[in-house]
Amino acid sequence: DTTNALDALSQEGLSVEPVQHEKEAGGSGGRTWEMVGGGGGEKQRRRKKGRSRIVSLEEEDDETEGAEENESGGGCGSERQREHPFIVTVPGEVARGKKNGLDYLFHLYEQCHDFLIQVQNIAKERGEKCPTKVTNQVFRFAKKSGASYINKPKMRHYVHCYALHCLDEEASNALRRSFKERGENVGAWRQACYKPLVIIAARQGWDIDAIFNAHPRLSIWYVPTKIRQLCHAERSNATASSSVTGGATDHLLF
Amino acid sequence: DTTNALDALSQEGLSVEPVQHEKEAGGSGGRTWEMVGGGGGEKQRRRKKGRSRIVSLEEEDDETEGAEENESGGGCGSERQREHPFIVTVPGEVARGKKNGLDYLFHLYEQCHDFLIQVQNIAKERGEKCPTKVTNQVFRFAKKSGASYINKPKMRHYVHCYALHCLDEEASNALRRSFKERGENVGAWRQACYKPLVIIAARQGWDIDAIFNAHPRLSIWYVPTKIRQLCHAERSNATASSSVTGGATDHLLF
DNA sequence: AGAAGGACCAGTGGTCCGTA
DNA sequence: AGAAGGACCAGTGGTCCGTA
Repeated sequence: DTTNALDALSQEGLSVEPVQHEKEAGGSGGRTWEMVGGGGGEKQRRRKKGRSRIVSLEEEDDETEGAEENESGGGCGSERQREHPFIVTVPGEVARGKKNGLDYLFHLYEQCHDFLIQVQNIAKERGEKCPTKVTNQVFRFAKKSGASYINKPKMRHYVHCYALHCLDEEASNALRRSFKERGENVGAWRQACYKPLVIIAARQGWDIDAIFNAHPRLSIWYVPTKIRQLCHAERSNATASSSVTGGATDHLLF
Repeated sequence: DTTNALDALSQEGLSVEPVQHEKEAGGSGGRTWEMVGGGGGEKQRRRKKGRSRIVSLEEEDDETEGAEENESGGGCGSERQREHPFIVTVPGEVARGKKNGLDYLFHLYEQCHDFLIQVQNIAKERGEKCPTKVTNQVFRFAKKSGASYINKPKMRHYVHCYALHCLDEEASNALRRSFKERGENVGAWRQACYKPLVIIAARQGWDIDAIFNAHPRLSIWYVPTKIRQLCHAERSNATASSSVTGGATDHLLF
């Protein structure tokens, strides 16, 4: 499988941010990213969790710009960790700087699939109820397995983007190229993933649940509420239009 | 369909029981079934809910033994209503007295199926998530539709009995005849339904979920925890036995 | 401002146990 | 005692919003 190869696409290391509970501590109140490890003697910093550094399963690191602060155990140990934010990358592109690319995003969905299969195997062995979808139980298992970078809000947020990637990789790739070229941010790209999905649904009788269920990798994900609503609204719109105009003027509601 | 014909199998009317909140009110403290409508002047009776009399969809009543107390609107209106308890009946038999038979029990499962289909149709129309099982939502819908005699604990309690009825009606009928003949109560019959189900599962690779899902009427019901556990325990037992004895001494764990 | 994710909340599956 | 079902509870799907 492709697990290890794709893991190399993630920027190594979690983002490291100081936790400040006193608003006035930093003076400017803005981002204090660069203060970590060298900062002054602010009080009120607290360690919230033990540091866990588990993003990459391999140790290769050809992206050693600057001193990755969280590599050295130094500093006062008071940082809160998050994954690097996503940026729009084209297929095969590795994100530079403290960013993660979209190949890595999609790879997280594959990892969840693997965790689901493990949970299913355990359930079968024990004669317990066997989940067919990525449930809370699976997210809990992933976390317990060390994949602390996987969480439910993130995965749910981008499900429809992954759906487009699964259902029409060409269209998905084209969208990525276009949005990267125009310098759009991840949020704009994410929004733009809805429209092609709705068009796919239109072609297949508007049954987005059937479309998800028919795809082996997509079937384990709950259909996001928003894409379901868009399909429904667009179908109503299409039906109304076609009943008046004979179907010539259908226009997406976006 | 058979809805109306089968409804006639239910004993008409709900059980009517006085609600006593003061333990000492009745003197004997026992059942006060016959006191309704003619009772003395006990205080502390309270109406808990409006009376709803909706068990039968037809009005035919060829079982008019005694005066059905809850037919007349008389009395002080302080009764709490329940369905008549089930008794073991043979196929086609109508329960006598204030009892309901097993054909009626199984018919409730078919009614739930109908309610599920209605809920599904509404969900599809609205573009909402569409349940594939009899969920809380379906029970709520049934109640709202006037089927107050359908409730979750009851339906869940007898699911495995219905499963046997669906999967091997001959075996189910034979069991009913045997338990009626021996004068066993419903609880004993219910317990006895587990064993033939486990034997069916054994024949089909122990996958009780697959067995439920493969059957069109059964697939809408969650597999009861207990039958899942029995299948698992029995499979482990069978595997252990066969690995030692070559499979000649398998014996059910009941 | 754009974005990651802890944590909350309404409604679920499951069934106990107060009731008669 | 045998049995029906109101009502509770732990853990769910869903996503908001406090955080940086």
